[in-house]
Amino acid sequence: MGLSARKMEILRAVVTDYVKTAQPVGSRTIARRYKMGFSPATIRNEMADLEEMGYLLQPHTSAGRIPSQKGYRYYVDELMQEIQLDDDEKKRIYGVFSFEKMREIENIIRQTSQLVSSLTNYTSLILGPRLQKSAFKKLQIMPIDRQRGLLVLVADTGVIKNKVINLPQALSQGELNRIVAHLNRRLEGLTIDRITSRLIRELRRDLYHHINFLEATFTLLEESLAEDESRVFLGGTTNIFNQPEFGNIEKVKSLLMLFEQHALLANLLSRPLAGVEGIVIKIGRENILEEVQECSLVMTTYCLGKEVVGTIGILGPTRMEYSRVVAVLQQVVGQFERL
Amino acid sequence: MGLSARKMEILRAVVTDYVKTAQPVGSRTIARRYKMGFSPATIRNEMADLEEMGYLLQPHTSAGRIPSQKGYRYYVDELMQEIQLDDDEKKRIYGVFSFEKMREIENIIRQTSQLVSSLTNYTSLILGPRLQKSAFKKLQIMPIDRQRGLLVLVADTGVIKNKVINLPQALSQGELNRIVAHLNRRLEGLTIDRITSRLIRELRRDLYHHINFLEATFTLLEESLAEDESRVFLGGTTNIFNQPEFGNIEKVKSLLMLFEQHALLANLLSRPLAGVEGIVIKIGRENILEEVQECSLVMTTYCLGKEVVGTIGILGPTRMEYSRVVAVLQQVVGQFERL
DNA sequence: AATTAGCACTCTAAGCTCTAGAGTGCTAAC
DNA sequence: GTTAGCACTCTAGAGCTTAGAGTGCTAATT
Repeated sequence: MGLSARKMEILRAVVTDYVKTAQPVGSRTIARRYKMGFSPATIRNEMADLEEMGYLLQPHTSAGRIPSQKGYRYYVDELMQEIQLDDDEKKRIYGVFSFEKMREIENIIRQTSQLVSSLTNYTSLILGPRLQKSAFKKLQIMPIDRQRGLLVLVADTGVIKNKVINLPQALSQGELNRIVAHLNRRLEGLTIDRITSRLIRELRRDLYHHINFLEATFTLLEESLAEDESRVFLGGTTNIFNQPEFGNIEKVKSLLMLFEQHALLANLLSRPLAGVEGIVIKIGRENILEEVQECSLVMTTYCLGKEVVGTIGILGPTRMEYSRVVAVLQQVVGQFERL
Repeated sequence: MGLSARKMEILRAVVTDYVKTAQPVGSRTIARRYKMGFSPATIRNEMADLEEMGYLLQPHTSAGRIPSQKGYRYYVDELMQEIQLDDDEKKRIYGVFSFEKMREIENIIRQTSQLVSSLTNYTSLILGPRLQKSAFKKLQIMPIDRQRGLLVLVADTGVIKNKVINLPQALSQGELNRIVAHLNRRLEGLTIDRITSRLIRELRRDLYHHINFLEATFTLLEESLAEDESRVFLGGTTNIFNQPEFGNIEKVKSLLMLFEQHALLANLLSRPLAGVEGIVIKIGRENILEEVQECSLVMTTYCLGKEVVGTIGILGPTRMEYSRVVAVLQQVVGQFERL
């Protein structure tokens, strides 16, 4: 798959220019704007080759070229140059993460997704920590009134879940404490996904006369397992309106409707990252979902503690400022993980 | 402002037809479709009158008529007929609210907003209970680990707020309990908006050696006061895409961007309802915000307990199925308040 | 052999013109 | 007061035309 140095130059120029202008790039433009010392005719020949090899496309005979999906892929893999964010941008990132108030993981994620989308002008997708892989830390029940209590589940990743549950009237505070203590003893240190099956068998036996009341606890744990949807955080969803390729209302519609289907998004974000480290870029049809086949997704996992727990992704048109997006993502994840 | 019975009939027919078809309505159409026993010519004369009086508009000379804002207003005030939802729809409403699991107010609201938007095909806006007007019920602090605790605030409207706070290491469980007990004693029964000023003066004196730790508590209370944004719940935001008047991308964009500005929405929903009972309809420019001046908003307040605490609204194009929307809103609020 | 100038050719976007069709307003008859 | 009839108006859409951008090929140049 060796391209000549000149072809690389030209491919890079096409990508660069098309990303900037969203207009097909002609040979004259390249010769003029990227002063590579060849005449437009030479560049035309090269571009014809590149097209034949599948790296470029021509919307119609008398238009310039645009990168094909394969072209973007080659650009991303081989040609893209690392760029530095400028100081203002870095400061903005540091600023967000140095805020003292950031104690709640959900808040942090929300802020991060705002930050990422506003730095890139694309849409940010963040998958929060997976409760399933977090270790159980503590469970408590706080009485609210006669009939109800607040069940709080704390995981070692800092995730806190609550749920209002019904308490049987007959239950005394002492009994409640004993039950909670027992649960805590039995569950300590387990990861959440290893809990349910054990709970249901063993704990039921231990606490069989409180089963009714415990159902809600099981429910919370089970919900935590099926909670893929509630892990998805979006930022800058309206940024697509800034992209000329989404001038068409149908496309905007299908994307925005997708944004409401968190289960699908969770899948989109977690699938391609299984077992991979570092930044992953999925271009156009490389993505699973039909709705984003004109989009690219730049994403990476992040860790809290030692475990991989979630994903941060940036979704934009295939005509995306890949190098910039990668730089932003690296910086942000770096800071994020330091918390 | 007396319109002749015939003019009323015709105005009603124009509104009805335009709401259904989104096309300007001609005299022939009315004569045929609404068999009112007059020839098109007669209807034309009447329509010319109605136009002169400001109830109808003509997009251009050779098009039919469409209702003006004044026309809609008259329709809503005088002509609109009450309709019944069909049994399936009623069942759906009952179904949602009869669910046993609905213990958390936030959940209930979320479900309601889904329900309303899917029943109407418009966008639902719900303003959750105002914590400010709720009475304080209980405050508790649950230790999470050495440095952190979960502060839980329960209000009588069922609203529960939590916040992770830092606990001073030195603080013993006993001390913590005493502080919490003291706070509960002092705050009992007060509405939230009457707390802050008192707290800051009196409690600081009582508990002056724990001030550092209490700051976070004050912060939560203060945030509760400024929480207008977090009270807004939206459903069916992508429904605008179904409305032909939003075929224009700019309009969709400005509306969707508005949907992200919860503070503005909170204002939009609470302003017009101050001191009013029952259903309020704001048509087009009657609304405060520029972005919704081609929309109508049908809304009403709801109570939990005796107090008015929030608002449910339905936002659609001015060409809206007012009677249907009103029926849905009545049913839903009725069920909602029974909880 | 590689590069380039030149030129005919292709295709699109945008502006024009034209026309069918819908709907009106007016007049005169009922 | 109502209606039939008719000339008139306006739009949406189809078809045509053209300027401009960009190409691919050929032949000349380095």
